[in-house]
Amino acid sequence: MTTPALNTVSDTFALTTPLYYVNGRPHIGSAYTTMAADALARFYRLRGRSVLSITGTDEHGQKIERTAQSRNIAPQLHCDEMVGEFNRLWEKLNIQYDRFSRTTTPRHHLIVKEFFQRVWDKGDIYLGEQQGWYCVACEEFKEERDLTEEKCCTTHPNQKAEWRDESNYFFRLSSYQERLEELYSAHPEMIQPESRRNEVLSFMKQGLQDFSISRVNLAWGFPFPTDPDHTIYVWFDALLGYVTALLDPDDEPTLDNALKRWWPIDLHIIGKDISRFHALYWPAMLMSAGLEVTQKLFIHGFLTKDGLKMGKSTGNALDAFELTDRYQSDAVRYYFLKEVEFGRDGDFNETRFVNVLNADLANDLGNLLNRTLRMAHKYCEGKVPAVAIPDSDALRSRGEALEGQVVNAYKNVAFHEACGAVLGLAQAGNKYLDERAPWTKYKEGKQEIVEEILYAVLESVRLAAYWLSPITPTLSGAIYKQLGYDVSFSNLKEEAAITLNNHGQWGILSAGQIMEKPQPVFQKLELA
RNA sequence: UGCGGCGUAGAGCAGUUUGGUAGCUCGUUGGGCUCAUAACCCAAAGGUCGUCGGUUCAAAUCCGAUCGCCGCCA
Repeated sequence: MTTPALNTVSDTFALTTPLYYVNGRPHIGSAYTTMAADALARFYRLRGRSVLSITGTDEHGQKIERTAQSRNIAPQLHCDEMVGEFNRLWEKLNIQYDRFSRTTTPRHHLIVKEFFQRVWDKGDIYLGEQQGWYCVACEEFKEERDLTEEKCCTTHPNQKAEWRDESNYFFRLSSYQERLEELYSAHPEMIQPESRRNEVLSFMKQGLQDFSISRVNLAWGFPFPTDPDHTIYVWFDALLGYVTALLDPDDEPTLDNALKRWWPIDLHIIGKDISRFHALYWPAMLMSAGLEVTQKLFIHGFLTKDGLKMGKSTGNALDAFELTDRYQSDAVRYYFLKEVEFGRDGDFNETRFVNVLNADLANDLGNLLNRTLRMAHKYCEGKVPAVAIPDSDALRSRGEALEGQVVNAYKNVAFHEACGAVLGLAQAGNKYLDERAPWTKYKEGKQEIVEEILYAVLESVRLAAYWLSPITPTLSGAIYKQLGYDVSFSNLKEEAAITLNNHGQWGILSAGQIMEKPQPVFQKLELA
């Protein structure tokens, strides 16, 4: 999706998920981040922004080399297979990305070389000694005191750390201590939420040390440009995948081309496990190369299942593929984005999952449309009534207030708030029907009042569907279809989104529009 | 050891900055309505706000101590 570069900087919005490490198949955590990014991308498209939604994979490093080895296949083949799995899941989840950035591509290699050269010329890379315990799973050196008696790091208690004594090239992170401190004290809002920001700041306060950006005895990586015995450390290469992603498909892979339109990136969405790399290493690397840093970093929490940490070893991992097959993408997207405050840890519980989906989407919203639409067919021949709703109407005021609330929520990456506001309108609609009882008014022959009531509720449902569409595109499309529109929120491209830009306002549903026969837009879920 | 967070009805959370009858969603129970996907609307039950002590006319909210859980410390 490329468009002419006519927009000013503020018209574009580039956001990223992490480039996922392809050690294994995608898990629910990766899905969580990607659903959030997709919802946000869809929101900004609705607002008329040019959006570049970036995801991808991080494919180098010892861990992948060994995983491929154990599977008896070439690393590249292993990566290709995993990429297929990621794509398959994103499709299932109705995720529309604009760029899928892979770190093993030749164009990425060229970007890395050019970037490396800038940092090298700046004098920020030097050869040093490093020895200590190395956890291959983390791809990091560990302090002795952080290891268990069996020499395992706490994150990977089943994998022994290895003693390494090697020469590595280091990046002078320490030189950037002051500039990073200045950056975050001038712009504290760059790291969200606050609790994570404080962790980053207190880590920084202890003093930043240089980190190694090369590895020896590792074939699966880009060769170190100035020393063929080394390969580039996987993180140095992976972060640059964000830059490579900005290239248009037919661009020469140069830094200038990559940076021409979308830089600086507006938002990185990441999990709390990689905040240090994104909040400290990455901006320092960018400063070294003379580039602007990313505008905002949003760090979300981890998911548990029934209150327990998920893990392969514990065997309680939630399979994102299965879950989506069973309940469909909208349900999965809605549950995680509505029921978990983004930034905090959250829990998956299947009973709660079913309860929430049924209560919110099937009953409050879906059934509201159903009952109103049925009346519209009984009382108004299935056409949108031609009436004007007075300013003073309570439901109308509520519908009009929604835009402000929801926009604010999405801008703050507070999906649960956006959902809450939308649901509030649906609940108000139900109550409004109950209080005004159009079925009674109809029997009394008060046709005009009936039409007013129905219009107000139908328009509220439309607004709710519209504002929920970043999260539940399929459902929103189904609602719009029943209301007589020919719009797909699922495959919303920039051009189509623009025609919908004003749909956040009250009064868009036009008189006389022929609506479909009511049919449940969201089937009730049952516990499997 | 250090820094930070959390502990409020069966579950998930808000309220703690600026003390003053304990609130929201889901679930449960009862009633209402009949347009609806047994749905929606109303109401009720359910909490000595981790524990102990202090300040105060009054504390979930302030102070001290204590227990438990979690995060960060390359």
